[in-house]
Amino acid sequence: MPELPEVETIARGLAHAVTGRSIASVVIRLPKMAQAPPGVDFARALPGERIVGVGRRAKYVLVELASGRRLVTSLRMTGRLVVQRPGEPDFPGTHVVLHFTDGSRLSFADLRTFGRMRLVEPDDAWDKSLGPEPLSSGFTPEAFIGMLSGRTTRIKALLLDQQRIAGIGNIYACEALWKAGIKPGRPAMSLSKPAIRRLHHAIVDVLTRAIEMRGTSVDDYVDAEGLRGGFQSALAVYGKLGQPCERCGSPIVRTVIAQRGTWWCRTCQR
DNA sequence: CCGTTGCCCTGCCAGC
DNA sequence: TGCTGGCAGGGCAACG
Repeated sequence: MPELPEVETIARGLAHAVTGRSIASVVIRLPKMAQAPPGVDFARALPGERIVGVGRRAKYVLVELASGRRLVTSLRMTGRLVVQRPGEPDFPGTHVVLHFTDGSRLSFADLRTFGRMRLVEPDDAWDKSLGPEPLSSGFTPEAFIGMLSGRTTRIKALLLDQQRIAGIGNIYACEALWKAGIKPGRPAMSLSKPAIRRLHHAIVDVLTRAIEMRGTSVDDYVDAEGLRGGFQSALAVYGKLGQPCERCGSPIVRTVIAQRGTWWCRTCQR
């Protein structure tokens, strides 16, 4: 499911593929997929716009337009952004299509229709409720210690809270907690400072390595070029129920925290 | 403000 | 073989 490393990989691929193209027309087949702020007509606002770059914030793909506006896309679980050549048949489950002046197009497809695309004005603080990027200089061990202090919520739930840290999803929360040797159900405020520092390091390490390997493909995730990620071979706990922990040999267990499946080692995560 | 729960969706798969 | 129920999960609304 696209988390920070997958969205980063998708955005890099798209940047290569669509930067410089101009939008000729927009087709919206499922209106709820193309949300816009009130008063903005999504399909009518885009023709004439030129794409000047593609970036990422948290788990959102940002298509930057020459006017300063941007298309903010949340892929949720099954959303895909696919660049298609002229005449190529529609990708299955396509709900929004940006047609470019050169005949190619960018299709927003989503089997489960959870994804959303929004057109955002230059001055719109659309990401004001998102926490810091975990790979930015603002995410320091000290900042992380402050984030956890006094918080009774379980540490894994906090890692998934986008208002605290933006971009971590279920896979990398499980992996970072395993690497740091921390039990996912512990109240955030119960972690010692050395443990928080270990977790901080683990988050940065896991995300960085996952980006290097172009993300994790557990089910059907593929990047903008249709390629699978490589980090699934480096997973230590996610989805590995009953398999021996590679650190201590105990079987990996699965519990539920914050309505999410949680894989961890009862022996070496404390 | 804080923390938790439920809902949106469809494909897949275990179990009967 | 065919059905059913549970699971997958990001983001948002609602609630106490």
